[in-house]
Amino acid sequence: MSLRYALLALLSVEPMTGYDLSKRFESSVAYVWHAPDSQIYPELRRMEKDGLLNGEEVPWGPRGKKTQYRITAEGTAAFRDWMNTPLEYSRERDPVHLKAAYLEWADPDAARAHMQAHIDYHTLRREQWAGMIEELKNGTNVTLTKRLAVTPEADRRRTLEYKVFTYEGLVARAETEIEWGHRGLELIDSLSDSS
Amino acid sequence: MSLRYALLALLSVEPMTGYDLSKRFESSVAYVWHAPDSQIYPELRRMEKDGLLNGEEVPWGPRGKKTQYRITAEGTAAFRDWMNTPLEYSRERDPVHLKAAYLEWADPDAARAHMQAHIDYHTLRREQWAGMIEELKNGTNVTLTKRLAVTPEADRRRTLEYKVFTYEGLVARAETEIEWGHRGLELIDSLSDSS
DNA sequence: CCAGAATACCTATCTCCATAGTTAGTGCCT
DNA sequence: AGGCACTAACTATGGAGATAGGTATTCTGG
Repeated sequence: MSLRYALLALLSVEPMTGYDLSKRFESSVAYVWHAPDSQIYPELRRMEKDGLLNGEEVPWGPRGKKTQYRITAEGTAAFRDWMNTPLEYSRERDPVHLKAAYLEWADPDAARAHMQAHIDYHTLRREQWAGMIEELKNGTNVTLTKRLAVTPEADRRRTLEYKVFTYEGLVARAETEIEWGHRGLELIDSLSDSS
Repeated sequence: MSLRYALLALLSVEPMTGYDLSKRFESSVAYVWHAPDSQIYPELRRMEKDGLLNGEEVPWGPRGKKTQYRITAEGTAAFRDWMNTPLEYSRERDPVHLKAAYLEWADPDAARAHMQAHIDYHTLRREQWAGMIEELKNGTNVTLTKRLAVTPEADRRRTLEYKVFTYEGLVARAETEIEWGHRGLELIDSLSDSS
C-alpha cells in the first residue's frame, strides 16, 4: 500500500505521466522505494477511480497523446492522513542474516564472498545516499528545488531538514552493515586458520 | 524462495512436523525469518515432491497421525548449494524512510510518535537479540544444543561463532536505528520551536 | 468426564511484486 | 528514407506473503 503514497508524494509537487513516475522511481526515489512500471500504471488508474488523482489527456507530438495525473484535494488529504497514521512494522524477513547464521555450511571462500558482497552493496548505497545529501544541501537536487518552489516559506527549512535526516539515517545504516561485514571477514579468517 | 532454505536449515538437525516448524518460526527463528503455517504446509509438500524431504506418517495418540519430514541427502546438498550461492539483493523498499522523507506533512505530535515507535520497535528487537546471544553463549539455547549434538566436534566452534556473529549484527543494526530515532526526536523539537 | 487448550493440518482469497513480454508513436541522426 | 533510441502504455504469468477462516484429534486441569 506504500506505493500509492510514494506516488502521491511525487505528484504533490507537479502533475506527471505514468512514464515520468516510473523514470523517477528508477532514479532518485529508487534509493528509498522501487516499483516497476507494470505496477505503477494500474495503480494510477485505481487511484483515479478512488478520486485521489485526475487524469488528463495531453497531446504528445502530432498524433500521440499521453495521460498526465494531477493530485486532487482528496489525494492531498489522503497523503496527509497517511503521514499522521502510525506505521505497522512487518515481520522480520532477512535473507542476509538467515544465511549468516548458517555460514559454517558454506566453503570459506563462499563465506568470504557473501561478506564482501554485503560490504560492496552497502558501500555503493552509502555513496549514493551521501551524494543525495550533498545535492540536497547545495541545492542541485531538481526534485527538491521544484518542491521548495511550491512550498510556503515557513515550511521550507523543515522540508529540507527532514530529507537530509532521512538520508543520514540510511548512511548510518549502511555504515553499520559495512562494519559488520568487515567483522565477518575477520571471523571467517580466524575460524579457517584454527580449524 | 528463502523459506525453503530456512526449513531445510531447521530440518538438518532433526525431523519435524509442519506444526513443529511453524511453532519454531513463531519463536526462535522468527527473529530472523517469519512464515505462517499456511505457507509452511504447502511448501513442505512441494519440497517432498522435489525430493528434498521424506514425509513419514507417524502415529499421534491412539487414532491420530502426523507427518514428520526428514531431510534427504538431496535436501542437504541443496542447502549446502544455496549456502555457496551469492545472495541477490532486492531493491530498496523502506516505508519508514519513505515517511521520514516527508515528515513535514505530519503534525509534530504524529512525527514524534513515528520516531518513538521506531525507537520502541528496535529497542524490543535489540533486547530479544541480546537475549539470544546470551542463550547461545551460556548453552541454554535448545535449538543450538541439539544442533551441536549432531555436529562433528571440529565444526562446533564455527557453528556457535557464526550464530553469535549474526545476532551481534542485528543488535548493531537495532542500535543504529535507535540512535537515528533519537536524532529524529531532537530534530522535530528544534524545528517545532523555531517555526 | 468434560471443557478447553494445544496439536496437526488444510483451504481460500487477496495484495504485492518480479519478470517478461507487446504495441505504437516520437525525435534525431545519417 | 531508414535505423534506432526513447517515450508511453499495457498485459500476462507466477511466486510470495498476509489474512482468515475451516476440521479433527489429543492432552490436561478441574
